Amino acid sequence: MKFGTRIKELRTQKGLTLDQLAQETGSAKSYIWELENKNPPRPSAEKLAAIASALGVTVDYLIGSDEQTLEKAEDTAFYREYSSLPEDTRRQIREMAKILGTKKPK
Amino acid sequence: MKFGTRIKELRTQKGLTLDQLAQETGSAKSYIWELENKNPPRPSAEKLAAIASALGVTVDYLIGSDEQTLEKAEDTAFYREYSSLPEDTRRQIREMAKILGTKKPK
DNA sequence: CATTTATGTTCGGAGTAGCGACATTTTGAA
DNA sequence: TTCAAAATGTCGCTACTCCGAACATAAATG
Repeated sequence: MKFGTRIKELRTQKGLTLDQLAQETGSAKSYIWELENKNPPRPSAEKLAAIASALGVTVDYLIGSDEQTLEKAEDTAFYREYSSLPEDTRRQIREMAKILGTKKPK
Repeated sequence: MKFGTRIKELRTQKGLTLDQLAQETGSAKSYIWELENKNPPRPSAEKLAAIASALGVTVDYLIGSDEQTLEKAEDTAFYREYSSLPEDTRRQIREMAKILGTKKPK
C-alpha cells in the first residue's frame, strides 16, 4: 500500500481537511494533496516526521518499512509523546488509565 | 544530537566505510558523507529508511523523534498495562493525553 | 435561485537533494 | 621510505521537493 493512501485514510478518519493537516505540519496544503494523490512522491524525512506526528503514528509505519499494524503504530507513537510530557501530566494520565482499566477489565 | 553524527557513529561502530554503506543503501558515497558532515541535511524518507535499515535502527530513532529510552520504571510499567487494555480504552487515553499534552507543551 | 464559504486541484518557479567525476588524505605491503 | 589502493572529501549540475497563489468544485446559507 502506498503511503499517500495511508495519509489520506488517517487524515479523513480523523476528520481533518487538507488545510488543517497542512497547518499542523507546516506544509502547504497543495503539497499534502500531492503526497496523497501524485505518484511517486519522495518527501523529506522532516516533512514525514511532522505528518506522522500530527496523525499520531510513526514514520516507519507511514512509509511501510514497518510491518506494524496501525494499532501498534498508534500505541508506539502515543508512548513516545507520553514520555516527553512532564511528570505531573504523566501521573494524571496513569491515574486515569488505572480507573479506565478497572472499570471494565475486558 | 544531529542525525549526521548518529549515522557516523553507527556506521563506524559497525566497521563500515562510506562506500560500503552507500552500496547497501543505494546512495552515492559522496551523499552519505554529506549527510554525516554537512549541515543541515534534509534527506528524503526513502534514503533514511534505507540507511536506518542498513544500520539496524528505526527512522524515528535516526531523526531523533525517538530520543527517549525507556528509563522510568513507572512509565514502562504503565505502558505495559496500557498495552493490555482494549483498543477503545487505549484510544480514550490517547485522546486524553493529547489534550493534556497540548495544554502546556514542553 | 445567487453568494458565500469550505475544500480540493493545478501550475510555475525557487531552491536543494543527490549524483558522478574528480581531488585529497590515509593505509599498509614490499 | 615508496607508492598504489582504499578511504575520505569537494564540486557542479540536473531533477525533483515544496511552496504560493490561482483556479475549480462542493457545501452551506439565505
